[in-house]
Amino acid sequence: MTAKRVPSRRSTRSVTLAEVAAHAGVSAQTVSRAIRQPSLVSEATVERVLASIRATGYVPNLAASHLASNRSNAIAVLIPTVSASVFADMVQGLDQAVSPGGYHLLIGTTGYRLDREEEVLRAFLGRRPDGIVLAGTVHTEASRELLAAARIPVIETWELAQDPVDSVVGFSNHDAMSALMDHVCGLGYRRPVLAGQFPPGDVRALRRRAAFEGGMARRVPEAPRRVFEMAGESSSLAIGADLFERVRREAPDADLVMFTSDAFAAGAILSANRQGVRVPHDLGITGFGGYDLGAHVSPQLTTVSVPSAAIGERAGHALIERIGANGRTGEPVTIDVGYTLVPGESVARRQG
Amino acid sequence: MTAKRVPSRRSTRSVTLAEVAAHAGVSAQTVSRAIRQPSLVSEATVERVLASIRATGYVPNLAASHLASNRSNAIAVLIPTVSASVFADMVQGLDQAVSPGGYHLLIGTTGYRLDREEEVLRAFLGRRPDGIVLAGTVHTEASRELLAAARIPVIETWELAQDPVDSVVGFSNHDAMSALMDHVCGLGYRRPVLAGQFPPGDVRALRRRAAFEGGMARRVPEAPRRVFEMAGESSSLAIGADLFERVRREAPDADLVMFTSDAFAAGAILSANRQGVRVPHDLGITGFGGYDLGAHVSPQLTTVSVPSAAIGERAGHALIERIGANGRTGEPVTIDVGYTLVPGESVARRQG
DNA sequence: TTGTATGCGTTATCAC
DNA sequence: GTGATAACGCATACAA
Repeated sequence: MTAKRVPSRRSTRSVTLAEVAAHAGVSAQTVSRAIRQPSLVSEATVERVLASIRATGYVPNLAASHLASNRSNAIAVLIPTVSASVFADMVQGLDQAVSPGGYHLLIGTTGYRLDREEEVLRAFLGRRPDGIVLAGTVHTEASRELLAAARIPVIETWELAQDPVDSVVGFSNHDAMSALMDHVCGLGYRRPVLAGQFPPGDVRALRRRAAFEGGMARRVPEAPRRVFEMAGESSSLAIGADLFERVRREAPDADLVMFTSDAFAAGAILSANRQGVRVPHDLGITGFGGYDLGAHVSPQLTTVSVPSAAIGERAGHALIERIGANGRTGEPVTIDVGYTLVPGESVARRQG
Repeated sequence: MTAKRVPSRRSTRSVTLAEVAAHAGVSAQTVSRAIRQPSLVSEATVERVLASIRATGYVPNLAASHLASNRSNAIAVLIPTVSASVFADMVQGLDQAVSPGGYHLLIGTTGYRLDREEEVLRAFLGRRPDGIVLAGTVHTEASRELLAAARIPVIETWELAQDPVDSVVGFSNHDAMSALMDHVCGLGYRRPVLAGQFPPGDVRALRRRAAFEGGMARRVPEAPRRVFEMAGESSSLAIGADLFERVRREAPDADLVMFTSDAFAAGAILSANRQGVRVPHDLGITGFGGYDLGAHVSPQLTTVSVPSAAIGERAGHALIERIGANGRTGEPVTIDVGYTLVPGESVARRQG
């Protein structure tokens, strides 16, 4: 005869499958089946089990489920910050895509640092997510090894990759920036400067800068390639205003300020409005990204728009496809979501 | 003699503690200890174990750890949407507060719907998070029961609660709105209207509306209490612009539009600028929340500012304190983060 | 300081 | 259609 076990400190003391089973007068296995594959259980039994679940207040322990089934139903998302609207929108799109499938989002922030990404990645892999979404296509060597060893679907985003880990949902930052340069050069701008933030881990911003410098070298080889950078973590609008101020002071001959993000550019436009600087008459402004605000400021911002939420959504669907079901898994994909040139009033045709 | 076991399909085929132990020539226990309590293991052994961990590429399975230790090191966060900057900022603050402690964030969105909150809550509780952060202090009855049964720390945010589930980090939306009304009424405004979105699940917005209506009844009892509402999910700036348009058309005698969020108000100001409506001369505008943009538009927005990121940070710290360590857990707390009246140029003294 | 036995709550597998 | 049993990978408790 077994002694009645004293509940150990280890136990959660929360309702378990076994208790539901006892309540319903069936085996634990039947309860499990009634929950996840009701078609395999008689209707009457399902009814009884569901009633017992309600009566006992049972909430399945997914950690145990995960351990036994080797599926976590979790998707890890690593982004630089939640506070930048582009990433927030991406997460929102991702959530909408995967939550109907029962997946939960595990979110980690890297602060635009690849070493932080590696650290967070290592920790998150401990949870054995069914898939991972990363912002960016450049990672530390160790990160790539971790991803390879994890043998789970990985979606890299916000860029295209020549050597993807697995799947990619992004666009060419270089081409988008080049398209914008084509546009403004076509309007007659000849002395543009670039302004933004370029932390070493923000490869996407660095790509845009490379496109700027390459484009300048090709189109206006005689002009200096001037890049204004600002460190710090104040608000994007304030940074944009500060950068604009600096450009006006330190590069008075510039005819155009190309910002690496719409938030900076919008901050510059708003600041110009307050200070009586006429855009585009005195100085042209462009942005990058398609932040909502750009369409509402006066003058309307000229920019290239990128579908942030769609990146999340498509990454989510690609991931679910890739994770697959009953043994069939999808193939790696590369999805180019493209970009859209958005001509605005913040630049205008220049007289040669 | 035991037959060598064939790796079943159940296995992750990833490196386990046992394999590291075999590699290092110690028991699994020693490996576990070397990782989490190195002080209890001899230095030489720790070295050897760490080397084996690197050599094998071991990544601890946290689901197993969770199951065995009854700690998930996960914190569940339920917010209406990630796309609203206030919630994004809160999540960012929360992440910064809890990630140093090794906690991971599980994020779910409710779309301002209490029934969705209940649904997501039920699913998330299956992961046995060590703590939960909720936006709002009003929940379905079932949600409250689930929370009570889970017996884990819960932090409700963005409001104060007369009957909190556990702990609270918020402020009084009612008082904040009233303070704003005091301010504008003191300036001489007598025919204000309220404009915003009021989904049934957005109790915070409803509180602000109640404060508006109560304040009107008290201060200008003779004036009609007009509230303009707009459904739909377009961008906040666009909604603000539309609402502003409607107010001008349908309430031409109004002297002030009080928006329920800064994003709406900023959209209205930007729209007014485009259309040549003079703010505050033709019509005053106020916001709510302290969205960065309000300080950058012209005229600067009059609003009450709320510390979004600080709500997340303080909720995170309160949660960690409340979860406790080695047997000692903190007490429930109620933290009022307050609000700050931000006088701007979007309202001005009226001649009686 | 290190090792052994056992349980955590669920699902895969196989038997009935 | 239902049940019994053995994993899943780790940490707690206790023994050595």
